[in-house]
Amino acid sequence: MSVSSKCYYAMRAVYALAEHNSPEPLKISQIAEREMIPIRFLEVILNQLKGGGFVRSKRGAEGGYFLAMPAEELTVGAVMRFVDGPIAMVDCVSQSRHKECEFHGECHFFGFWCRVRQAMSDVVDKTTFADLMRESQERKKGYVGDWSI
Amino acid sequence: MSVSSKCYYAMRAVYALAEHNSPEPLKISQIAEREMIPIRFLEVILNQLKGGGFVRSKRGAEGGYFLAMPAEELTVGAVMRFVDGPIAMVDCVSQSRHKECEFHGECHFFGFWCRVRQAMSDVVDKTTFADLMRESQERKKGYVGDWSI
DNA sequence: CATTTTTCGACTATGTTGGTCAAGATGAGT
DNA sequence: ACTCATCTTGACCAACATAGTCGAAAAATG
Repeated sequence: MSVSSKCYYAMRAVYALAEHNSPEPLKISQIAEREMIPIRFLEVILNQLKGGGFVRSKRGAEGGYFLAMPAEELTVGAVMRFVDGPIAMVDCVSQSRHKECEFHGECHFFGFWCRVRQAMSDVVDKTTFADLMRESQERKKGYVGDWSI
Repeated sequence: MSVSSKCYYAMRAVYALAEHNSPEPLKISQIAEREMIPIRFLEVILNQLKGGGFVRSKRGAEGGYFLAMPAEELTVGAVMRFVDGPIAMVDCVSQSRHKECEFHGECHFFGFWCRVRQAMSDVVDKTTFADLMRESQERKKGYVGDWSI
């Protein structure tokens, strides 16, 4: 059930770009250092994210990466889905890769899988990178969010 | 993010045993046929489930498997965790395999991961196999559960 | 004893993960 | 025009996980 390293690296890279938020691009090497990501692997990942339209790049000296859209409009779920594939645990309840299983309509677990999918989607598709940044700010100020039980 | 075939097979096998609910055991071959599971693979899976205390077995002619506990007391999450490991997407928020990450207390994603974990746990750890059976009954009678949107 | 059924460990083929590496293209400054 | 920093691209690789299969043994029933 776990998220791949690659996906978590991608999320952290996007977070770093969201936090940077400046007209000058952020270099791969800087992202790698800040977020503790193997630099050679990060090259691959950022290139993939670029292909997905999540980030833009500038080549050459003084080049680097920017976020391709405002952090308020980019959900964590979008990045996760792009890198790791569907969020759903089984294809029959996935929106992005829907495929009926062999128990057409007779499946004992269909309702269960739907509820799991909905619960996950309710979190990942409603959390933007701007939300994460705000959370981090509040945590620094000593505020404890409502997720803590 | 998906569940392994093995895990889904295990869940279906347990469901079949829960549904059988009789003093006579259910044979591997019968479970395999009903739930469309490769029989040789199912042998391995049931043996593993037995090791986890989920099912009991009787050997020899007229042997087979029973559920080791009432279906009302067995949650789907327990089986999933046993077969596929922690439900949580990252170890730092997993109860069963907790391990701090390298960003001790400075992690931008900690709150996020917690919310995801809680959302998933709220479904899988609160759904028992008895619940699934009841759902299936109601679906047969044309009743549409509250999971359907 | 013969048959049915579980039990157990070894085996294997294929795919995924988590990277690394080398060479090239591009752009900014001198 | 040259140089240097930086992104770009595709190939490559080792280790591990997945999804099973197989054969032989042990136990219970009749």
